[in-house]
Amino acid sequence: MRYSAAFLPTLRETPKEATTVSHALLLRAGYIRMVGAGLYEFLPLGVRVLQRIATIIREEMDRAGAQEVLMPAVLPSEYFKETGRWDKFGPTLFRLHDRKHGEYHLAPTHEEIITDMVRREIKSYRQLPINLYQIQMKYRDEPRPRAGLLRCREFLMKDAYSFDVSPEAARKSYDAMEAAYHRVFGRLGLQYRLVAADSGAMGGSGSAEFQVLAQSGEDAIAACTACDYAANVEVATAAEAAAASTPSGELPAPVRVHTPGAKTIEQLVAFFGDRVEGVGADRFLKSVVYLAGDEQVLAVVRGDHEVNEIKLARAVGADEVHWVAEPEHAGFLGPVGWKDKVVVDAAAAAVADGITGANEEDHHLQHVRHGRDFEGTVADIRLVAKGDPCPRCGGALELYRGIEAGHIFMLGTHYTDAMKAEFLDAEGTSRPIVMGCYGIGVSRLVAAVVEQLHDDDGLVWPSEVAPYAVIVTPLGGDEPTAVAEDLYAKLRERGLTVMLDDRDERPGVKLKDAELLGIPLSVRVGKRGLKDGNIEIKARRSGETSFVPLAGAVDAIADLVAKS
RNA sequence: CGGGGCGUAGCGCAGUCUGGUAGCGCGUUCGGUUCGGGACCGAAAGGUCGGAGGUUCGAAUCCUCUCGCCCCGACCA
Repeated sequence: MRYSAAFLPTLRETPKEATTVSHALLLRAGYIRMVGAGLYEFLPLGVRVLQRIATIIREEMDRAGAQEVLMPAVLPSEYFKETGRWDKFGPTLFRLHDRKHGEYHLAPTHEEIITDMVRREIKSYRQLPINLYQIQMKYRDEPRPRAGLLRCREFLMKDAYSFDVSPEAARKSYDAMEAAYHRVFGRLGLQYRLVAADSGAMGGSGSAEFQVLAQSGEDAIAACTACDYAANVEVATAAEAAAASTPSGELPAPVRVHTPGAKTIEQLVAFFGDRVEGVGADRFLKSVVYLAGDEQVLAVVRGDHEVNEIKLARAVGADEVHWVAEPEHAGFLGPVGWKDKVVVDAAAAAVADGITGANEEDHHLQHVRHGRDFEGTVADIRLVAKGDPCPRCGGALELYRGIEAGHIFMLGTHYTDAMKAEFLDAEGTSRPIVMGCYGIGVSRLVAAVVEQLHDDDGLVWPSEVAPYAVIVTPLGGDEPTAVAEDLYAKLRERGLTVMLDDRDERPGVKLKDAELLGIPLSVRVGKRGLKDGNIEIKARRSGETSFVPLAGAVDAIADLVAKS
């Protein structure tokens, strides 16, 4: 590509709506433009990157035995109604009508459609297993699109669906996809963790996320520093801590203590610090009020812990719980004498001599213990914290932020039961097909790669996804221009993707743009080098510069591209 | 949906409080000088001041409504 003819509008300054690195750089380097909240145009370079990532995914899906299909993005409502998701998706679903007033929606995901496709064609166990995937735009009217390509309302997704005769067979399909995903993320050069996750509204029996580690990520991940345990904090657990700070001797009866204005754990630790030797946040029983449906629940965790609402919901058998912002006596709440349901975190239940709110303004109770002074269901309802012992090996957990770039689910017969997708087994019995589904956010991956790999000068593409392998920059003068033209032609003959910066710009401008674009190899042709018969090659990522003789330049460059 | 911020030229911003000829930098166009790290001189083009209504002799500026974007939260495969 000749830069002079490219539709490649770069920006010197960052548009103010961009506050995330990937968003800012992709805008500045002319890869994407915004059309509306969560709606983006991919300009030529953006498309090239998107397609290269899609190609990697395609290759790995095909290698794993999946077959590519393409389903419509505009769907009649009947399929989602069949599984109840027409209502369940709520406002996230983009709904529309056709000219005959028929009800439609834009596809947020395709479990129903593919299940319908499969149930129409698959009748026998002889036709299974099968794994079908597509790469296509998905539509979700997100409550809050954010950070450019990281959370869009229209985004490119690879979604695969496996169909098997049994849970055991489905497990094999799931494992094959997991392996394929590892290859994809490995080829993209990403730092990522495979983490246990909440299967959420997808339904099904288990799931794991491929989380690309990045500060701008929306998800919090707990990962062991010693073994490979990793989980979304939504579901992460810690090994049972040893019963904390058990004092010797008999526990005295609870004492009511006047604690004026001391509402937070921090204030309480300061308040009791003078009175109780060695008191820390882990001696307090923090009580938080939640609503589970109509029922009020008091969640009790240790002062140094936080409530995990997903775990709490599970513990009380609710779909979700809602935090009650301003209950009576906020700051002085406690489980002793509490009339509604109480759920106590296991770590809080192990506190032998605790301090908690007295349910009375400006008062707390000292010397409180679960089982003696109050009752309540004991369950794991807390968020894991940095340094907690790993549930698998006891090593220390570390917290990371991550971008969910892939998610694999064992769906079981959730959809095939609802939609009666059945096959005849060898005995002639009709049985539901066992499903799995596997997603990769392709456009999100573009942003994820940038989040992980960039520098102050701009984008830095790994060679596997770079829009061009090489950019050739003549630095002014007739001879360098002629040499650059010649190199451009010869490198292209070699089958390399090459950009030639043939613009009538000053060297500084061209070199800055080459860096902003993130093309892995920059070939500079200038009088200075040609004087000694050399051209200069600079690696974008390492910054390493080498001079090579013009005579062998094409081979040298092709070599470097092949090795990268 | 709750809280906060912002809409003025392609991009970044000033001007709004205190109403009175719509500005600056970058970019763009033309001419010239330059040419290995975002050059310099000169000239020029480019704006329904997000939109609608109102107040006023007069509105980017004041009032009302509305739309959009960003951030935090809620929410969310």
